[in-house]
Amino acid sequence: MARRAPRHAEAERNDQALLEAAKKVLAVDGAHASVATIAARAGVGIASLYRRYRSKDELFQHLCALSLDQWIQAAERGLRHDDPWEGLAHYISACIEFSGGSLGPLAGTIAVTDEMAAKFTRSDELMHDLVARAHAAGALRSDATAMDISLLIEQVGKSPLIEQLDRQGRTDLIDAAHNARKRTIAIALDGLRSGHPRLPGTAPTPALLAERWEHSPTDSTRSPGRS
Amino acid sequence: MARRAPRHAEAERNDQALLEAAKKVLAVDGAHASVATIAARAGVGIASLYRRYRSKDELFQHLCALSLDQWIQAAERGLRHDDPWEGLAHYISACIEFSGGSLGPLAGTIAVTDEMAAKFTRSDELMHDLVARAHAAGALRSDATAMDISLLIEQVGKSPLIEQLDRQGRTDLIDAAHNARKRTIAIALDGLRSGHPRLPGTAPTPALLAERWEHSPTDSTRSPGRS
DNA sequence: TCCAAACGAAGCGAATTTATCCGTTTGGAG
DNA sequence: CTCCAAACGGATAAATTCGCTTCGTTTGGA
Repeated sequence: MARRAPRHAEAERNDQALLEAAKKVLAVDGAHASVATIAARAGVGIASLYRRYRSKDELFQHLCALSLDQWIQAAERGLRHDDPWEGLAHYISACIEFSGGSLGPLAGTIAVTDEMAAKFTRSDELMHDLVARAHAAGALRSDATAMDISLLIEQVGKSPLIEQLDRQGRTDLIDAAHNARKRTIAIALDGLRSGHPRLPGTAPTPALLAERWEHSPTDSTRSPGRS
Repeated sequence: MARRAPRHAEAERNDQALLEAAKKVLAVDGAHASVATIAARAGVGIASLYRRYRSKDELFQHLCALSLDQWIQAAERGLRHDDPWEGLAHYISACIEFSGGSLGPLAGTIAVTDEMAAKFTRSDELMHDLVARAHAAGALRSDATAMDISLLIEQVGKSPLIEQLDRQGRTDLIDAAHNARKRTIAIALDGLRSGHPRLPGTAPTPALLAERWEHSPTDSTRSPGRS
């Protein structure tokens, strides 16, 4: 292209930095994270954010789509494992560690785009396969459903301790906190294996996770390319 | 008492309502819960809040002290159990369910009063006894420390799903969400029993939980009675 | 050398937040 | 029944924070 990209490379780098910063700030500040904080953390001006996304919501929607891609990838990788249990265990660990509880706080605050809905469906299907395989192999306790596991992932993904240390900038303790959470994950995984007494209550219905994203379903299906 | 309490009963009721509302709103809105929201939820005017607490922080400090009392009570009740494991399990369940993750978000945002520090120490001691007893009985896996359990309680106490449903007023789904969390707790408890492979990494140090409350240690040791 | 594309940050109006002030209600003593 | 201090609730002041726009400056390839 002839005269079309004087500082294109910098723009690309900034876009990447923005997404990473948004994820981090969202995890730390929750749903009320401000665009100023995000831009500052990315080391760019606020205008650079609004040049790529028409609004704060659109940035968050794009971020959700990217995170859903990661979930899908993790599930696919899990399914490629020979050992059904190892595949599921790695999927759970991966989801907890990379999502960092970023998307939970967003639920109900942004509209669900068609793109997000499609990816959510796909992710859900893959995960059900993963769970079914572990059930069939007898590795996963038979009374634990995919919903139980989804909730567990979300529950452990959002770590109050790590978020607070992040907020206070205690970088010296963050490694220790991550190590501690790895142990919590290991405990939960051990609890998911076969050979335990029956779980209490009834299995949670899928509606619990599906309905929480319900919002005002506006259109918004724009891809976040440049203007 | 002669002429000293025209509407004393109502004041007492309001005080109770305020504390309950503050706990709920804190769990739902996080550390940036506003006094207006709290007063509205309690069904009282803002002035009634400031008549009993000189500031928002003082209300939160009082709330922390009360929650610590609950933790202490739960530990004492656990220690009275004949079965060491049952005692520990009930303690964990109770802490998760009544605290509702209210205090986590406060960590680092309010000053620690002497009263809070003393109760924290007491609670810590009791919990160590509880864990030591379960270890001695061989019911609790030997590589799980009191710190692991404290972190697990905090981790599961703060439930993103329940908080969001609360925020959206989906009272129809809240029961289902609580049932689902009970199952998560059961999974974690199963993972804490003896007979599992060794936990990864090294045991987390007590500093992780202690230092997070560090703040500007002002004085503030006033009891929240009337003016 | 040139200039469009991309940049950072000050600034704007709207919306919140903490805390105070003040007119009104209330319930028991006399 | 009368009275009045204690307790009430909500309007409001003052300061902050928010999402977003506007604008003057920098940059790098043709």
